[in-house]
Amino acid sequence: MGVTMDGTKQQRRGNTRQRIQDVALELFAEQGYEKTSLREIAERLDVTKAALYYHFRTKEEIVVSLFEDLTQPLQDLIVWGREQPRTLETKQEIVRRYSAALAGASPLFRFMQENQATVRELRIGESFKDWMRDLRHIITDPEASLTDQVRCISALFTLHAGMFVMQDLEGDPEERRKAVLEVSIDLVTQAHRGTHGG
Amino acid sequence: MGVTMDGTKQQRRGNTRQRIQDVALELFAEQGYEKTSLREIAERLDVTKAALYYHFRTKEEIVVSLFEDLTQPLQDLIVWGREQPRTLETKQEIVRRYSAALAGASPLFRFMQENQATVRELRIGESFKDWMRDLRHIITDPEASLTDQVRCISALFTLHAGMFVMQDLEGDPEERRKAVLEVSIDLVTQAHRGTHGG
Amino acid sequence: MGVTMDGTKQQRRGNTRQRIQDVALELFAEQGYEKTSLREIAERLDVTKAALYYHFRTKEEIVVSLFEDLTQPLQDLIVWGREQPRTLETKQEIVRRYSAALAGASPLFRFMQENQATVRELRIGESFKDWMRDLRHIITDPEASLTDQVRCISALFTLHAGMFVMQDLEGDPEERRKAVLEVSIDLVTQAHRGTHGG
Amino acid sequence: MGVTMDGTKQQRRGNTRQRIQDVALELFAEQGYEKTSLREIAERLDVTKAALYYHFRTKEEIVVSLFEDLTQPLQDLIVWGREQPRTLETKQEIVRRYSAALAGASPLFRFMQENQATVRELRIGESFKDWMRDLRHIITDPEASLTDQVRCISALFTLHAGMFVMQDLEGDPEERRKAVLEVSIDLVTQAHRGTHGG
DNA sequence: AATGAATGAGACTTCATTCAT
DNA sequence: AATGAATGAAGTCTCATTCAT
Repeated sequence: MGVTMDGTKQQRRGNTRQRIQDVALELFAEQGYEKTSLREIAERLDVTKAALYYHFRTKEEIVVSLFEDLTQPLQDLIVWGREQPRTLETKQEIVRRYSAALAGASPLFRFMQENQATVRELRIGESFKDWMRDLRHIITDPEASLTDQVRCISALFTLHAGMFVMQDLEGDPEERRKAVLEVSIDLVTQAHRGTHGG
Repeated sequence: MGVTMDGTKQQRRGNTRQRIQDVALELFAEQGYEKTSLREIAERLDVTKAALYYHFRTKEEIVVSLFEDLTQPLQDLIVWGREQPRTLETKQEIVRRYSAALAGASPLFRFMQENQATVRELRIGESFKDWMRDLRHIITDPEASLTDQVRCISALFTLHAGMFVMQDLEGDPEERRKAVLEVSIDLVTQAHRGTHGG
Repeated sequence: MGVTMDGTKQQRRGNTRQRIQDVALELFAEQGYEKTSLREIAERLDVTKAALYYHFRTKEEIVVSLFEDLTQPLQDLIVWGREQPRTLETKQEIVRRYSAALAGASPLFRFMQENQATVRELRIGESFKDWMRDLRHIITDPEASLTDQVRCISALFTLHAGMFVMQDLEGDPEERRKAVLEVSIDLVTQAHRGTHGG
Repeated sequence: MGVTMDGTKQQRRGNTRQRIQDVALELFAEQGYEKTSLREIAERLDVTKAALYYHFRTKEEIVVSLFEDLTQPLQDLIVWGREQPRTLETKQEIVRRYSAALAGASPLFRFMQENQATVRELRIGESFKDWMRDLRHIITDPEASLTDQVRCISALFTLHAGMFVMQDLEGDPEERRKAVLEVSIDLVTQAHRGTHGG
């Protein structure tokens, strides 16, 4: 393979797996999981559908692999978060890191946000849920009032909304990100203060 | 028609259209739009697929009809909101009413939230977007800082999150709803005070 | 029925059967038999499909009825032709009358010409064939050479072609019809002379 | 793949595409386009419907491919015809070649003749029309009288009729073909003489 | 590392037709 | 004279997946 000499088809050294992931993620995020067929992915890459099956055993496995590859920072964040004392500073830092992690894998998160019904049926569905729960736990005090618990969840959701829904807000992306982060940190802070006095 | 005498198949008076909508919404919300086939809907109702086509011209039209039928309170809310002065009280009332409207059509909103990728391709996609924008506008002051704008959007999203994601929080639903509403109103209030001093 | 007062739906006294035939013929000729659904016919007439079944037992029967109603002049022509002596004048007169008959039911003939494959499977298929054979027989001398027989058939086909295919020829329709007729008569005349000397 | 050892299913080397075309053409010509379902074609070939879709993207494309593959001689004829001087000999030769071309792809032409209504809606519809026009142009003198133009068209249509309609004429096919050709050439010759004197 | 050919399941949709009212 | 509601059959097409090469 390679055809060389005119640029077409060449340079496909060993990165096909990677290229499949890239294209798949792009299409999944853009059109949704079910609307994206393997034929479409294959055509974009100029390979056959069968080639996809050399690299992944099923369509679902492509999603799983994306999830596993792009989600590491989040896993790390949770591990890290669990080891920290539940101080205000920790919580704020978690929000900050979460924001960064989201930004680093934004197409994946967009995909998961916009295809929740689908994701729920996929193998990653449970992981995802667990994982949102864990995040909630390390940011929420068990003895917090219901209202303060909602504040924490809201803080996380504000970050999510910030990534996708607020895109049509004016202002440049970086400023927007800062504003979103500010609101989110505010919520966590209020929750903390509500619970621990101050 | 009616078979009578054993209860099966009877009572097909004039409510089939409605029954289709009910079952469809239930399944769409539960499994997603694409995973729900017309065969499945028909089977649940014990009619043939063709019967669905007597009442709706396409699968998409079923969704559209649901949207149109269940969305009226929201439309009304927007109309009402536009006519009010942009006082703090108005905004708070809008949040309250929005919360109630969401609760009144929660399966539809669950569906739309969990199938965003799909909805975007459907005819209702644009309406939905417009409609979120309008809502944002009547709750946000144009001269508010970016941060305060984010607060308002966050208030709306908190309500959304409250409906679906927070379901696995402890506490009884009614208490949860109150807590969510409180946080949401808080956010709007902060945004208002931030902008108008006080 | 009648709605009156605004023109819609009114005046459907007893002519529905006729109106169905008219619309059906128009659509059959324009789009073909299979591509024309009863739904389409019904919609154009602003009645339900079931109404069509009040007037005709099947889709095929609509075609049959058109055939029977519009084809009478041709039947008459054949009867008449069979009783005449096989002189040149008779043959020429048959061509002339055939031309007129075609012109009088041109949408039906267009339909039959353009949907031969379909017509063959319909009940009228055989009639049609018989009927072209009869026409051929009364215009062709049994003792004519093969070439002269071909001339006669060609004469008939020239008339057919004249109706549909030659429509994109320049010249006004009436002139065209005359030219076509001339060629057709010419062919018949040559055939006759070839067979009977002169 | 191949099952071998009992003859069934074997030999599926690389000829499936061709076999689809063969069977499709046969069925289209025999029963018409719409009455021939892909299921039927697939069953005859003992493959699944999906296999057809591996080779052709739509049902229509099967027809298009047949058209493109079998129509080449006609295209060539038109090209050739355009380069020749418009002498009587040329015209006669065109008729002769057209007759041969028709005979070489007679099932396709039968199909097109008997399914005109359908063909008109297909992608090949326009090509076909253009193509009959071109043929007419190279055989017709622009300054010919309307009658002589009709003669030329009639010459072409006589050939068409000769292939299908005249099949139930007595005589062996070869003789019939000669007779048809003679009449056709005659018509062209008369038209030429009519226009150029002599 | 990838292709060519095919499958089986199932999707949405349309059609002619029926029948109680 | 016609409607409203429904059916059963069939149609075209797409998809994820398989497997010999």
